[in-house]
Amino acid sequence: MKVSREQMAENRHRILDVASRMFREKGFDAVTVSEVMKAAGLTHGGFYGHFTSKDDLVAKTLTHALGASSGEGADFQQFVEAYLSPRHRDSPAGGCPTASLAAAVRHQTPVAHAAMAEGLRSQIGRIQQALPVLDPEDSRRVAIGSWAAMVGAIILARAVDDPALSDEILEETRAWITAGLQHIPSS
Amino acid sequence: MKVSREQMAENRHRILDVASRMFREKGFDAVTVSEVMKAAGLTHGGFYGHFTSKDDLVAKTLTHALGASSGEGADFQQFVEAYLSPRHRDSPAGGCPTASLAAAVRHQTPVAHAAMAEGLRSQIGRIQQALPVLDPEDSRRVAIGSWAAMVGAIILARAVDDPALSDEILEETRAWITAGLQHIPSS
DNA sequence: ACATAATCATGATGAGCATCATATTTAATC
DNA sequence: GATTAAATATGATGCTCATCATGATTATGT
Repeated sequence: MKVSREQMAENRHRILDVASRMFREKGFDAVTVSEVMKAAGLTHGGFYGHFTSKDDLVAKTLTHALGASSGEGADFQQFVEAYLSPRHRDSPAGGCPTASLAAAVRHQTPVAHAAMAEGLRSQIGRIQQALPVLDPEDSRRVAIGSWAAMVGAIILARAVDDPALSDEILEETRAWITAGLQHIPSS
Repeated sequence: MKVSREQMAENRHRILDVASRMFREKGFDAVTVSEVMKAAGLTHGGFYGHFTSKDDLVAKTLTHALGASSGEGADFQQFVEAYLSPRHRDSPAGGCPTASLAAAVRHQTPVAHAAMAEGLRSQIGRIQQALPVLDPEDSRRVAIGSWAAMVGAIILARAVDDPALSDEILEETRAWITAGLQHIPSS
């Protein structure tokens, strides 16, 4: 079954989309190539027409997922609030790929590490844009520190079985970030 | 080959020790039961005399590793400095189990989640003790926020292939945490 | 329309791994 | 010291999965 050029591009795009969701939900290892292809409406055989290996899929998916930026243009405070919400914590499949996948990238190929670095640079830049801070030195520190805290908080909140503790991590981290902002010279 | 009661306890302890190191280094999935047993100086067969399954080992290892607390009694600033150092980033096998494993706990059993929750509670308490902050409400916020930032920073720093960016994440997060401390009523 | 070649489906293949079965050794107990 | 039962070793077993081989279908370019 040969399909049209654009149909193939569509298929490839759908594979990356479902892989992104599935990887975020279950992790790289727990998702099989067959599962991804089936979720994309195809069979496993065609996979190696699109990617050279599962590692290749992982790297391409990272670039794909980290490229679709979230929090673009939004107000920083609102971004933090949405990010550190129970809703986001409970929706890994549709949520931030960094929170779901960054830790696992450590065990992936060099190409995946490069994709992560590029995604991280973009994200830091986006946060800087959203910040009401003028001095670029200040804004970079705030952006990196806040981003590390946000990612860490979601990871911790998702790792525990105690809902009260999990909620508390989100709330306190949010308060902590907000408090830190109060003492920066802003625009 | 039956061994003495204490020899067996020693073996079990060694299994947990090496499993802790290996899991931190390579992740839960990439470490096999056989590898763990071999590293402990045993063969794979005896494994199920100590643990009921690999999942059981994972949960017991988490309790084991998170119980061996780090940063006990130290000054907070020094703790942050050591935690967010290139040395720690580059030593996952001997480093903080939370930074290495927390994200992966999400895909583990409920027992593992419970172990993570308990470990997290202890760690928050330890940081609170180390903080030069009197008001317990303030200290809890700072402890949780700082801990999320520290864990997140190490995870991000380990996920990228750009050494400059990786170093920068550590430094800026350290500066951000330190800056936040300046504006809290302290002892 | 025809020839070509690419896309995807079906069906191996082979390795890796958790777990189990059984045998061996020997500590514990009396 | 004889017996019992526990701890470990050796050696299956069976499943999952990434990857490959082959074939059917049909877009694409002439």
